[in-house]
Amino acid sequence: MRTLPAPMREKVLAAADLIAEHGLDATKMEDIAASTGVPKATLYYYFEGKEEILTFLFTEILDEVRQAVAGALQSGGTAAQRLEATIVAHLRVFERFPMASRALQFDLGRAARIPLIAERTDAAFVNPVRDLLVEGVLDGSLREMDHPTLVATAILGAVTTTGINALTIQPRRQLRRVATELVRFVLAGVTA
Amino acid sequence: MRTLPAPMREKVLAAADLIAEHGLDATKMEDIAASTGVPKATLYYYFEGKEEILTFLFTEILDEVRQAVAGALQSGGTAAQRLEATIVAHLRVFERFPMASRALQFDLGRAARIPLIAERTDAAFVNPVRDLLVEGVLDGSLREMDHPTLVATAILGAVTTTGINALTIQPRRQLRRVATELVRFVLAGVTA
DNA sequence: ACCAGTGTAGACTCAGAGTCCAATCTTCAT
DNA sequence: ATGAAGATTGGACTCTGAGTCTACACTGGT
Repeated sequence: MRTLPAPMREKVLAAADLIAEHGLDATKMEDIAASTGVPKATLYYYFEGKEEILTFLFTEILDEVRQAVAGALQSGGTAAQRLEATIVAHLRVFERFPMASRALQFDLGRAARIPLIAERTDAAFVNPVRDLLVEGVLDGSLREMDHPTLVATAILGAVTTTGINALTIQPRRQLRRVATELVRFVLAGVTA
Repeated sequence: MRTLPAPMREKVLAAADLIAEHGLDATKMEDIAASTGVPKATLYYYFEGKEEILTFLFTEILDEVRQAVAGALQSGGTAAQRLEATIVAHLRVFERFPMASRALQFDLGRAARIPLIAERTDAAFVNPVRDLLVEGVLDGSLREMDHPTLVATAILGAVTTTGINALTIQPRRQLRRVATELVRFVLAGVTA
């Protein structure tokens, strides 16, 4: 993939809408060309193929997540409080990029097989949260866990599934309500 | 989709392995034909198209989930105890049908757009769990929640993401360990 | 002016989904 | 047994869409 000039980058990002609607495989290169205004030949000039366009979109959004999470991690307070901030930050990304998020969800399974994407997911969310869980044991705000990575994965699953459902598929719910309920679930579970 | 005779059903189920490996779109009808022993023309005689084969596989596995969950719900005890049984039952399905589960994960986003599948997912897991959460408030074993459906969705996300990761992608972990950690997370969260 | 990299049109190849149909086999009621 | 209805299949066919290729134009730097 060649480095995209800024205007091209913007245009290609708009392809997320199209892909979010039908998924990558049902989206024709010609459609992407038509809707973004970038000719097909030019798309192939910049990208190796269709899947690389998907990779580009996903790395962009995962970079947003990474930044948002990194910001939340520096927000001070106990590990528990930073975990809360992390979850809210993650949800905000869904809210800010609903179409790209839906696209991500649509081709999530495929994305998991693209090594670059799997790596970025870990870097953006799973690893920081795992570290935070470990840290929380030390500062006493979180309980001990046998497999922090597993729990971090579970949190990722809970946040993405709920977030995408609530915020992009049925976007009526307020971010705040979703966040509140979800944070309480992650922190305190469901036991009375 | 015509009703499949039993032997045909068995053969087509074997296609899950193929689809799990590369996803539906990268799997050729000819390959499905070759690997299952059912000729292409016959596949088109029974199914409208490739996606209907996916639908068939998913309804099969969701039916397993539905039965497993239904069984767990009848196991007696408090709502909290039955929730635990439900999660374990769900994980066992992943363990019993690893390939079909991976296929499901691969094309999960697409599956969510197939109305029949979305409906079955709700029927198999989300709705029963939501009801269980409500019930738990009544019997005092679970805390009150503003949006039980949202929490049920979060639990689904946590269980599927973790389950598929731990049991079918890196199948080294024992079901019991995964289940224990995950159940504790769902019930008690991560707070100290 | 010349060159290198950028950007584009449009024709082309090729794989694979889905269609069609004739031929054969099964089943089962009469 | 016989014929109708449906199941099953081989194999050729159509069509769509990904990706390739090439010629051409435009740009900025030297």
